[in-house]
Amino acid sequence: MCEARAFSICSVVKNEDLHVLARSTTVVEAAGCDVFVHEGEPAGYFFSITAGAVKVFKLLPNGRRGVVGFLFEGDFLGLAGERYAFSAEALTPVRLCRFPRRRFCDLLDRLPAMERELLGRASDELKAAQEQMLLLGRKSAKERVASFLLSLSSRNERLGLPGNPVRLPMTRTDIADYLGLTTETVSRTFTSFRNEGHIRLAEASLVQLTDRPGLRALAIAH
Amino acid sequence: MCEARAFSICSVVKNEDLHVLARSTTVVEAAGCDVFVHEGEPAGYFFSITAGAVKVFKLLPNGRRGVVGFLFEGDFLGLAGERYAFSAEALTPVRLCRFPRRRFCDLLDRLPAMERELLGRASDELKAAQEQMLLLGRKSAKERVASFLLSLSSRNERLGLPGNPVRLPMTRTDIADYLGLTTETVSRTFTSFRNEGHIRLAEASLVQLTDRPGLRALAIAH
DNA sequence: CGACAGTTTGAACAATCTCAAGCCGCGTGG
DNA sequence: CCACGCGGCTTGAGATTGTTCAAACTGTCG
Repeated sequence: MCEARAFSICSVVKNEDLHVLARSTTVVEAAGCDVFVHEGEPAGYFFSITAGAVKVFKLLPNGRRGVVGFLFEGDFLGLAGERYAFSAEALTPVRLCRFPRRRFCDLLDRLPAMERELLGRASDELKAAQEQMLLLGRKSAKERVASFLLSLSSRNERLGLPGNPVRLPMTRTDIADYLGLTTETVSRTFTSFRNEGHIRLAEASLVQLTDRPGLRALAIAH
Repeated sequence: MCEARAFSICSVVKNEDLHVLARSTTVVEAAGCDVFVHEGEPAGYFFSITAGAVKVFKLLPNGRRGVVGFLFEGDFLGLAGERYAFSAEALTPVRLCRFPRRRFCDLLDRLPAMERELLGRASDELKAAQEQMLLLGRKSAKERVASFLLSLSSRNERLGLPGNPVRLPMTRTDIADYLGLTTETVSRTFTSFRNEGHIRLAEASLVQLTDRPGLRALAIAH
């Protein structure tokens, strides 16, 4: 009885095997702004997000920050080596399923369907990461922001949520760190999109896509 | 009897199971500049690189290119959905082990150790991709080039090859597309490193790291 | 009501790109 | 064996995108 069962990695586990999973799982809550994974610390747990939004980020010594991804309900977090290579912070109140890393290999042995699913997800994430590298290396500010809005919108649709007014649970700074820009440039790009009629901003964190074809053209496909 | 056995995914397959692998494998050769994976085409095969160097790249409609990674002996290529999300081109003459995608799932069922290994590699690649996103989003040109040289050098060392004179099998343009810069900026950065005594350039494609600590400082860790 | 975090806007600045030209090394053909 | 041509590399000067620094605005929460 998990809200995100249908989207999460558990979706491939047969009902009669669920108890295997349940035995090693702890449900954890995190308030907004809680940092529940710290870059560099021993990777003790894997997480499956059942509710809320999370940002995953990395820091450079001088304080520069890169947001490596935003995660939502159903997403899996924690594929890593011995230590976390990233930090994770709750953007909203968040509910998490937590698996101890030690027991995880046994778990995979017992639930081969989940292992296969995990490989599939890792592969999807890799694909998304490659797309993001292309964005960061070769797209202009406008193209980046347009791509970002469209991909958030289609993610919502994939989850069966409304794809059009897009809620942004993250700040402009988070978006900037995700897109390799500054807060100011992100903000300017939003207002320029608004002035050109591509979007409407009811509030700063609620974007209505009023001209998807135009945005799609700006984003150069995807 | 494969040159790259020790580094490749096959390293975890027991000797008595090797015939299972051998049955579905074809050895393929590619000459330099051969594009043997085409973005957007049905993903028919997985590859394990046994000799040579490969660049993996993506194109934007207007011709802009992003190099998503360079692969060397022992590396695995092809985790993807139904269609390849990238192209792959041989930088040098290359030898490949090719697995048909259709038989791959059966293969994983029979060789669980290989599936586990694959998950580990996907996880490592993901980590590298995140590092690269940080580089592309938040590092300066000098930092990017320094990071690039150091990571090539340490990859060589990990493979038991000499880590110091680093051979660059790719062109300046390839490096630029990998680092989100232009050919000119890459070239200028190389000569500036040379003038500052951090490297020596015997030829354009052979770099001697004469001041690793300095480079490491320029790269901001890693 | 006041404070504060987040957002927006403006103007000057700088890193990197663009365009253009010259250089180098290498393979080819005379 | 040497001249030629070509691709890739380097260098220069000017243009541009996005950054930086600074200030005003908004709305949310005590």
